[in-house]
Amino acid sequence: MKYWLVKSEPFKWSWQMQKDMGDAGQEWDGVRNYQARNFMREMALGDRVFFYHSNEGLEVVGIAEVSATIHPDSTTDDERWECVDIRALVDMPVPVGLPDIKANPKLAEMVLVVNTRLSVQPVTSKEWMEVCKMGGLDGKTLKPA
DNA sequence: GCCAACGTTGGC
DNA sequence: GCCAACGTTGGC
Repeated sequence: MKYWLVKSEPFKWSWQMQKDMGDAGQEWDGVRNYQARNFMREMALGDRVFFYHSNEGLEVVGIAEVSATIHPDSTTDDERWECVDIRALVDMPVPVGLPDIKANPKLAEMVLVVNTRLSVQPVTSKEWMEVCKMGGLDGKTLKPA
């Protein structure tokens, strides 16, 4: 299983809206960046995804999983743009803020820190476990730790 | 609201 | 194929 992080501006698409979609999940559409799209092409069913609020909040607020692999983005006719579906799994008991992530030496190499403008990005398993721990979750079981 | 970083576009 | 101009993202 691989780990990822996706960003969304909460006033456009929030974690609450994502949760409201339930198990049906939701297309992660609107990505118009090749690097981000290429990462989505690598995603497999059941891969875990941090849901991060950008611009406002600046924190990891929950965990989702990939519920459909790569397919055309329904919001455009341009066949270059594809996306996956994700569905909400659990809230972060304690949202993990960007300042906390930056302050943690173990997370100094996170793409979130190193390449601020990439909206879909890989997360290493070590980073995954660490961020979950900071948020009060066991990174494997996703149960409160 | 500003601005740095970075990706894309288009002229040559 | 280079690079200047421009647009967008996202932290502050």
